[in-house]
Amino acid sequence: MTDNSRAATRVCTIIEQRIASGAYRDGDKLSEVALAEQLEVSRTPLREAFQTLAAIGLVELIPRRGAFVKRPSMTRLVEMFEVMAELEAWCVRLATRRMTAAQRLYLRQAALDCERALKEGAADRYHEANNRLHGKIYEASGNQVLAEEAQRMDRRLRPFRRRQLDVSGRLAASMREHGGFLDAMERGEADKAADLMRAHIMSLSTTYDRYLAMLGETADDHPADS
Amino acid sequence: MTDNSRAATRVCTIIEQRIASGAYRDGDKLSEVALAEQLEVSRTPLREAFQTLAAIGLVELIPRRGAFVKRPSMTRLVEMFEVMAELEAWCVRLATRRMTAAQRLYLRQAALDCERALKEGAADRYHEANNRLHGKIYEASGNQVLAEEAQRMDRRLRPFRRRQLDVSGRLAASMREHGGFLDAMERGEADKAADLMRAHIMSLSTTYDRYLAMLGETADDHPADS
DNA sequence: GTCGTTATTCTTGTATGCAATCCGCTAAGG
DNA sequence: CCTTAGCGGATTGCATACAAGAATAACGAC
Repeated sequence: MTDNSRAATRVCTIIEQRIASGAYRDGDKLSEVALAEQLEVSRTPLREAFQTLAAIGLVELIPRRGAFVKRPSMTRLVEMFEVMAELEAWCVRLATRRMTAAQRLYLRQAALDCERALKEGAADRYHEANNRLHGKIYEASGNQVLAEEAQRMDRRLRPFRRRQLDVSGRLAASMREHGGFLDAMERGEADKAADLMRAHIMSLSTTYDRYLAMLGETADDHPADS
Repeated sequence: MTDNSRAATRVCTIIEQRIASGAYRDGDKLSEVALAEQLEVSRTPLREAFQTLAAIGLVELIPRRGAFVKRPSMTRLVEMFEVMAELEAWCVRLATRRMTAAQRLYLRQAALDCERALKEGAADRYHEANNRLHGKIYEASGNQVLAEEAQRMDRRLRPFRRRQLDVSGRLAASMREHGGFLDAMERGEADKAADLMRAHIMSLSTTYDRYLAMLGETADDHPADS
């Protein structure tokens, strides 16, 4: 999405997916030479990817020891959702008062795009529109730092968001919630809109519960040695 | 403090200081070859430092363009404070209900240490105790992800926090505020404690206003070479 | 004279080689 | 038999060399 031509970013995405998909287990050591050979890149961009992943908390970087997978536990994932929910709720609260007319129109349009994509079963377009919607809310908060934090937390959660579309029942409800907090925002009910957004985010976490439970089967056994 | 033997970390600290001290101006390009030569390291650890600094938000990394200093403007610094205040307020709200007896004692002790250090004029010990106090509150929130975010935002602000002790009048007030929200926390008044903490953080930002104004003046002269 | 194009040069991105450090194994001593 | 010191293998950290992309400047066409 950002820059596929860079090996570092490509590798970063791959590792991200592998951690999210459960291919790597928590605490696994990521050997530089082995991974470099397997992914057909040199160690330099790989190390760069490790840095990025460490910044979003997906790997732990111990000096002169190496990179270790830090796949979030169930409780940790829920905690991430709580933080995300609070950040987005705050964005909504601010955006309710501060958003411009253009931004309001943009939000409605994005919500429409979501709906249409869902009807047509276009998963990619749904995600794209959904990201636009949330991203515009961050922006409309008027606090750029807050917007960046929200965006960052969103990115941290994204790898675990893949299967979301599989649960089709959840999506229809999600659409209604979009309409809900957008309505509240347009009516100027900041607190209510914030609450709706918080609930919207947290309800997503239930989806992830199932996802993590699936993962849990491969992750819970703890040989303690390897 | 973490690992001085690594060139990358050393370089990272140096650049961090330079940005905070105003040696670099916002938007300045950090040339890899020039800096590498000046700091007497190769480009590899330097690039690593750039990654770390980008993660904290002190530099912006544009693919195939380079690293650019992102020294916060006055409005941006205030925004960072707003986010910090909200994060800490949330920490306090949670910690009020969740903190253990041991944590409560620890907080009181840290507050005492602050007070003593202030009386004795020991700036370092004050900062250390103050960091312990706030850090323990993050921890007591019971949400590890939230705690890490707060810690991270704190670190982002730290380079700009150097001269805080110079404003002595502010410090005494700061001490009273410590007592204020600790009291509220112990009485179980979560919302009130949160409000007090938010006010505590935001009142710090006024100190920074002066700091930034000072920076603005010194930042203007541009030796360009050294 | 201005705009578009292309070539040159500078910078970033990647690969590889070398040095320092850590881990595990072996062997010697208690 | 257990503990510990020393050694060898393997891995990370750093430096340098090479490749690819971007900015710039020069050139030519209109």
